[in-house]
Amino acid sequence: MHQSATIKDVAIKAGCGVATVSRVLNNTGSASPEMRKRVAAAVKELDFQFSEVGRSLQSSTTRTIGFVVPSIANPVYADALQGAQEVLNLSGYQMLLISTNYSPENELSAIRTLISKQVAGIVLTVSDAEKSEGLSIIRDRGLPHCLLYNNAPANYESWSVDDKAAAERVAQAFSENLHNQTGFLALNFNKSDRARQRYEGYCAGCETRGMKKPKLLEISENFEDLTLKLKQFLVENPSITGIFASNDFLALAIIRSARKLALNVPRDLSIIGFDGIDVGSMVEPTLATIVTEPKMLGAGAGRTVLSFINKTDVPKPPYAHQTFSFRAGGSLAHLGAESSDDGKITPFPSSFDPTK
Amino acid sequence: MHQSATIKDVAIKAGCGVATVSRVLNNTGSASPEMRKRVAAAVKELDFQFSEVGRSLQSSTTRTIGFVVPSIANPVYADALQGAQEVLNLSGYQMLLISTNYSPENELSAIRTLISKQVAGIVLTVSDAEKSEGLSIIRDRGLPHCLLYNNAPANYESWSVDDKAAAERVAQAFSENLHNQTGFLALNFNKSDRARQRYEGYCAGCETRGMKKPKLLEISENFEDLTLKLKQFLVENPSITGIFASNDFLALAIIRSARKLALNVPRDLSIIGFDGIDVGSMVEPTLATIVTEPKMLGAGAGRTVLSFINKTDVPKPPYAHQTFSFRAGGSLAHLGAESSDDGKITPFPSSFDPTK
DNA sequence: ACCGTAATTGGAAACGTTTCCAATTTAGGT
DNA sequence: ACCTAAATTGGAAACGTTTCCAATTACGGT
Repeated sequence: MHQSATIKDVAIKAGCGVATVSRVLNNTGSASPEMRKRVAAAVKELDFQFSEVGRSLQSSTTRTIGFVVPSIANPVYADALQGAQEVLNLSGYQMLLISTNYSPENELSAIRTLISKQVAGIVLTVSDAEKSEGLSIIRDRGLPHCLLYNNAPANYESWSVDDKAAAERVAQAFSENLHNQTGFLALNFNKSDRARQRYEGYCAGCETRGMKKPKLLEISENFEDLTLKLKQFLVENPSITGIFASNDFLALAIIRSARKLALNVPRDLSIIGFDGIDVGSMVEPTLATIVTEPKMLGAGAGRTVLSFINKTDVPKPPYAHQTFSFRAGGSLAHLGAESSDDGKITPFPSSFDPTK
Repeated sequence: MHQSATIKDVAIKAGCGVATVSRVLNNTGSASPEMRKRVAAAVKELDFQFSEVGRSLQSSTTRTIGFVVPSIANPVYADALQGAQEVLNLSGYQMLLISTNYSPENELSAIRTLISKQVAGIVLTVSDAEKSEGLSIIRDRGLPHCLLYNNAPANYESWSVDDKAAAERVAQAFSENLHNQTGFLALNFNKSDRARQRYEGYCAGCETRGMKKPKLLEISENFEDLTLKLKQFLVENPSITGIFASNDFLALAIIRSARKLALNVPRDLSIIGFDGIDVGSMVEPTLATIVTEPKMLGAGAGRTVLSFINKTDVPKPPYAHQTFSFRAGGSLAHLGAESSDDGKITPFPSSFDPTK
């Protein structure tokens, strides 16, 4: 349990000045072969490593990117982080991660913390990109940054699913299968602008296609009373034939609840989810859903921030309609005709590989 | 886009020395009300925030804990990280996160990076705790640390599932339901000591209960050829009635493959998983599995490191047999008798709440 | 008014780097 | 041998803090 050796210790052991050690180790400036050898020996003997803290103070920059996300446990963000992580690793950057637990109040303090830790850039998901105070602080400081899963206000970079367009696509899917009255299921709405965007887009899509305005089914944190809620919901709105769940977990949960109510999915009730998690295609019936690529988005946001830092070309996010795709599944029934699954699968546009 | 103000700027604007600003802002030492007011005004005007880098250099410690995990995308680790995150937040610590992408070679460099960034402690999952070089470096430096999801070598702290005991419990479940010849399904084995521990424990459990030695079904990264592999496996081992999958995703995937082979789960083939992910109880049939509490483990590991740092009492991890529980499910059939689901559910021992 | 004590304040050193600059050494060319 | 230019080296300042310590100021009691 020894204290870490400093460059001074190395200098003493190698019998030279600290400046020389620094030059040798960083390969900047010249040094005699003899000197290099002595320094190398000292480093080895002391198991010396630079202190990034000292370095950062001097260079006033850290090789660290800050990340602010609502939750790490949500696989959408977890996957995005993994994608970003892989990109950062290649450039020798590390990830300083803060989860706000979906509480907007934590955003600002998270951002302040990251700033005081002098991160070189920030990737963040905020609850409301239009009026986020933290976001404008970042902007004011001129800190390299990129939004993730927030539709970007003007002049902001963002890698995100186009929630509205995706929700419209869901409306299209219901419409093509002759559904008319559907519901929209969301975990408390106010938490994020994403659920709201999806609802908006979904309503717009339904209207465009001459469907009835979707009924909103909002539930709270725990799924416990979901079955009861669903029952009430269907009693109050008996004409509903399908439900758009704002994420795949909700979709699976609602399918379970339907099953408990002795409803057959999709015969009695069709379900479409959102996110495209893998298990969706492992269950029976398979889940019709919007497929997204969280890893790609996270990697893209990471690359964007790095490009700001290195002043290289900023990568272009995919076009809105390329940020998602619809995956058909057994949970969506065709009304009228009896074939409920036409097996049609829209492949995800694979033109993007943001890891390189 | 202005450079960050420093304590010096504040001192100038407030018309005092830097020492005074430091004292006022940290509430250490005395200061006149008048002075406090001036400093506060200057801070506000300049939007001043301390640079953690300067602070860390002076105090030679950061309020940052390093985390090394195989993958962020794996929900087990994601959940653990979320749990740890919540604990750290309460203590004002941040999380510096590195994912090794399951490659043991990355472990050492990750650890070195964290050390050079001067983290105050490290939580880590290594591929082989017994002979990890990085781990001994940490130990040598006397850096506060705690293992996560590694069974601890002597004198190491660790929060982990007792893989062996859990796997034995699976053997018990199969045995109680009169299965005799079963299989063990793993994603490439050599990746982690966890899969190996489970296999070992499972073999031991089967032997104890007089079952035949389980057959190993090992698959590679992508699940693509899983159905074919399963078919071959069952042809070669026709007496197999059940498969223990080393994680729930594999379990769901193998169920899907079985379905593709026109096998009924659980009638023709019983499946037990590992991890206890939520969706396991949303699918039909529900997945019999070992339930673990990744969030609790992550939080515990975080608390352990914090307690080392603060020199407070080190929290005790749960006893081995309390690190998991068995959850009955429809995917496990009782052979012989016809009732395939006795509805028995072993609740998770809830005595641990490491968040507080 | 005066003294002693307590409160308030600022200068300066230290933390571990990098880098400028000047000083010293080396080598090369006559 | 000597001069010049190039290579090598180390001292010191700077980055933004905290904290020790000494100096100054205020206050209370006589």
